Amino acid sequence: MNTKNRNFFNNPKIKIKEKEKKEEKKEENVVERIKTVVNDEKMEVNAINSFEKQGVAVKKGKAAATDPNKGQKRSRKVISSDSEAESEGGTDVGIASDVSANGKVEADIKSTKRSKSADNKGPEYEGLELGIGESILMKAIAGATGRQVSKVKSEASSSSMQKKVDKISSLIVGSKDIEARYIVRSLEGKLRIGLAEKTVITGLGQALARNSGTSKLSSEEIVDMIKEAFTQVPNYEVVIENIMTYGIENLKDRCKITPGIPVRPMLAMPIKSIEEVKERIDGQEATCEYKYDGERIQIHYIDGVERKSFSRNMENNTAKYRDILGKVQTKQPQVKNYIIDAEVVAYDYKANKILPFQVLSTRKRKEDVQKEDSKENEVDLLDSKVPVKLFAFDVLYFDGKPTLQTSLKERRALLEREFVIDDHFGIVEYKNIQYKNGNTKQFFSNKRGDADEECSAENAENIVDENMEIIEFLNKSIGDSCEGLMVKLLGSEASYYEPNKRSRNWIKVKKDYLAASSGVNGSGGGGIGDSIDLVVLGAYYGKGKRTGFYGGFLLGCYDPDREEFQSCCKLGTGFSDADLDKFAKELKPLVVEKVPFQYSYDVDQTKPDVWFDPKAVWEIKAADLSLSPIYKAGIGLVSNDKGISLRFPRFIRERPDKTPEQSTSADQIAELFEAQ
DNA sequence: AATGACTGCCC
DNA sequence: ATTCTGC
DNA sequence: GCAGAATGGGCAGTCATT
Repeated sequence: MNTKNRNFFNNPKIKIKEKEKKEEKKEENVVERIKTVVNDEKMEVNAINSFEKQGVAVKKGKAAATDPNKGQKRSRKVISSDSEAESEGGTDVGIASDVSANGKVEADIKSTKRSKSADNKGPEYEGLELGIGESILMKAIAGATGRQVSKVKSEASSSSMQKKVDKISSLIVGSKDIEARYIVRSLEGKLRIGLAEKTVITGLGQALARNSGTSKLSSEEIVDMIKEAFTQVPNYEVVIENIMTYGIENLKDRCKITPGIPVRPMLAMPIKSIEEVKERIDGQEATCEYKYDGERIQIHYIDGVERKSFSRNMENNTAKYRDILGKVQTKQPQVKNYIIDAEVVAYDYKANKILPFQVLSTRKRKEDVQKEDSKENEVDLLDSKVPVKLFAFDVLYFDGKPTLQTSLKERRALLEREFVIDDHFGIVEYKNIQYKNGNTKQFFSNKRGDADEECSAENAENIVDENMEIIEFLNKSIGDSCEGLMVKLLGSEASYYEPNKRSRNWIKVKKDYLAASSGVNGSGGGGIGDSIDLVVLGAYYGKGKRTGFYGGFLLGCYDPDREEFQSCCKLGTGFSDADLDKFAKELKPLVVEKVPFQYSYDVDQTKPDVWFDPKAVWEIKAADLSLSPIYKAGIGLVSNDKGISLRFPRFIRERPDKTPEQSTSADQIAELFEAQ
């Protein structure tokens, strides 16, 4: 952990200077490089092979040649290394030699991990993982530089772990100064050059625009076409192949939404106040849907034969949910294909209750090893493991036809009309609304007897707060174990399902986004509507654009009974650049050599790079509290051996008015947890 | 067989 | 996940 | 407003070590 950061504070603070130089050159390089890449048809090999001077390499994250899809989301590029500037401690490795066999090295690394699964099938949308993370990289770097950890074990390269380290070491050793940095970052999956997937697609489009001189289409049009194709078939190889084979003009017909291939899911934008809802949807017909606290799941039914599901990031998670996928039924049995978008939640079928996300996440992810008695196995999954329930909210494809370009109103109607609603499969709870004459007018919801009719004019006049409908529904959703609401337009083209294009056309309203003053208060219980105040116990050195600053902090609460500070969470977001700059300076005098004796924390998993005297108090906001295996806050109060931590903690502001002893107490944290 | 470090992927 | 920032 | 890059808790799975 110290290897990489030893230059902290000594670092001339360099940073994003690269970008200045990029400008024109960036586009140029992207285009040039991608041309090469396309021609080579071996992007992933190029990725590593071309860590040369002016290269833009398209690196396929952790998946290599055999899995075109997996790399998409992790696709990274490298830009001109001669504009390089930043320094980052130990990862700067300068050595020399050639880089020729890199592609093979990567393949080898992969096989050390996957040698078990004999049948290496083609490019399914399955994951192939390298299993290389920070730790392995550190070791490799250490090995390559000889700076540290010279574990000269005699039986060194016998284990698969050590093989990985060795491969990477040799990769790094066999690279030139600058190259090493990008090899490391590449394996990290982050190149940090202000240039990622979207830019690659744009570059790809521009490259093709230049190459296919015959086309009358403008560069922008071509880029748009490729973007469109890519959202529906998120796979570089397939898109490129189709362009090369059938021409850009036919791309639309060749690369279209297909059951079996995941679609980039439409995402939502967070808002900060209820008022923003009105700004977005003013006057238009809209709907509020429960936002369930589960896992996004895209369900595919393929040719009447196969069922698959994909996660939000298009990982194939069929094995994890095979049991519940089998429960999805269309009313018309002859329907052979569909794709629906849903949330899967852990569900207590006896109590008819939605269970917390933490329960869902304990579900097994891989297929049971039992082969026989598939039926019994299915029952087992539902009964003895973590039972789940589906809440559908959209349909992207049905019975041979895409439904992307129909209104949400139609898509929802299709869901309600064509799918069997039962214990295991439901439609999300919703309420349709419309702002009218300054007020929200309720149309109807899908809850029985709730209000299947429009508000009368008289009722509308009775609405004091124009956002009341939404606020009430928001509170209701939270009372029903949900995170909040999704607000979407119902009619018009603006309600089309646009995978990734106008990607944030949906609004998510979570209770904890809203300032405490907004009048949304927990009658339904749950959540920390307000924030809590914690003491800054320590800090971690920042990486990347936070090199030279603290990148994260260890926070804790005070337990007056035990007279100790108990770790509660790490904190790494919510700071402006100015904040970080300020804290780096302000907290420096508080640094102490040794851990203050009254600190309670997990030595292994939570130890900061520097410790502080307990002095600074910060206001933190979070979505939930969780029982933690590693944090100590309120330990013994709720559980004997587990403390309490925070879900999605973020910095709000300093509380110079509070002393550490006045921070939120362990008792209070336990209370908040119990109140959920 | 149990434990622990590490990784990837959910949120 | 949340948040901030340059464009 | 987008895209990118910082950063969070916590789980199962994998592999090494004991």
